[in-house]
Amino acid sequence: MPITDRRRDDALSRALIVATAIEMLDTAGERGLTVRGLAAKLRTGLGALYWHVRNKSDVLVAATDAVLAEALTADTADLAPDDAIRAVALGVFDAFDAHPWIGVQLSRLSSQPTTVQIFERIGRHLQALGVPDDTQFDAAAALLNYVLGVAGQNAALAASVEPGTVRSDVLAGVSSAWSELDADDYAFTRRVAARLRDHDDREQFLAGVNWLLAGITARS
Amino acid sequence: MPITDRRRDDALSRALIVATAIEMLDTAGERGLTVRGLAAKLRTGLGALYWHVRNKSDVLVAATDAVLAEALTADTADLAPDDAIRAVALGVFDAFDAHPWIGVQLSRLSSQPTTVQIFERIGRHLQALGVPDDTQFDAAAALLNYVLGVAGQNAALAASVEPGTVRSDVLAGVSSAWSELDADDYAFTRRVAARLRDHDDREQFLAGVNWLLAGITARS
DNA sequence: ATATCTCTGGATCAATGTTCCAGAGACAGC
DNA sequence: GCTGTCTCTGGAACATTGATCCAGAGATAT
Repeated sequence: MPITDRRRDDALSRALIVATAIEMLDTAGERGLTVRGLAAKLRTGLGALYWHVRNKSDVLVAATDAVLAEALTADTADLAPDDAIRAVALGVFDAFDAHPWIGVQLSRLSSQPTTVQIFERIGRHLQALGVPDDTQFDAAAALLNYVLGVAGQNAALAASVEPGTVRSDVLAGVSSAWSELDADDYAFTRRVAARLRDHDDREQFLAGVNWLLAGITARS
Repeated sequence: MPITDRRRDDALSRALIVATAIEMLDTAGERGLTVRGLAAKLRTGLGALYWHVRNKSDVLVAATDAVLAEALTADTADLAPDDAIRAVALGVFDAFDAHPWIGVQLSRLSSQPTTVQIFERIGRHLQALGVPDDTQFDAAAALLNYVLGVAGQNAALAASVEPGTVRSDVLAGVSSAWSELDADDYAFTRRVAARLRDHDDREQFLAGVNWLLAGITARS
């Protein structure tokens, strides 16, 4: 392994592949990432790619890890336990708001190191929050599931439209679709259709976290 | 359209295709369903399939709808509002416990009629529960996201192993993997690893619903 | 008998993930 | 400086999959 850089300044590497994959995923969406497209963007061939990387799933996992690792760097040590949990949850939310494709990825392999990391972070703060030992597991699982549920839903919404579509346009479309549903069968959905159009995803997400936290601390 | 049945008693139809697809999905998992496999099982060709069905996604959506429609048939009219919400949530949980593949499907297309149906059911009971109008939307979204989060996680767990694997074996494997994590970085996860092995998924799921309900009713 | 409509089966295409292999380039040893 | 070896590259080739196309079977109406 040479210490100096290789002569070619565009030398291929696993890190470069993953970074390029993230770029393609962000601009073209989940379906926009193909191995051939990745090779073309890197101006190389398939064999070169597969030398550095085991398979496509390997790249996806690494890309998800890289994006989420950055989201989880925020230091939560000097926050109150409940605020720390909110910070972790919002960190994940912001990460897949910026990279919707990780939503699908996160809900694919549950034993993924990244998922366990989030689980760990939540669990620690739950203990600091004074949640009894025998409910910490259930509480951490509930919070994690909620976070991943929102991730999946956001990702689904992002994947169902062309990448680059303006979010408010999508919401307006769904909202008007909702208000055209059957008045009897979908009375509630029709009633809240207007609210869907101008709601704040992030705030709604946080509301759910708060309800979970309130329930967990009240009943424990 | 003839009133009498066709002479061939194995006549192809959209309903038969969807039913066979469900059967294949249940036995072979999400990846086990291919259009060619479906045609082979129906002893027919591709053209015949595509005559009755628009594309594969069409079949997946119809299969998900069929399975979930059955899960949502339970009458919740004579239950207390909070029990009704629990019943709806548990109905969905049981449905994707029996058919893990709908988890991935549910988290794919958010504007799916089935998802909206669950949303509608939850929302109605929230109103009956006395939740203020301006928080009903957020509360229904939180509950829906939680339910779908668990769905996705269960589906991911089911998809990561060979179909037919015994659940307790999977949990035991993950549990032992957890207990071998780094003692410092994963203190919490290690501590609850044992609990993972013998916990009841359904009860844990219900605990999350209860916390959400407690938080929603307490703070509203 | 002919025409038409519904439905079927398989050939065929395009896209995609993956493997394989010939070979380029650099570096160590002689 | 030559050779061998190891790392790395590029693209041909293969298998699988979703989807389209088309010739034609079978029944029914005219």
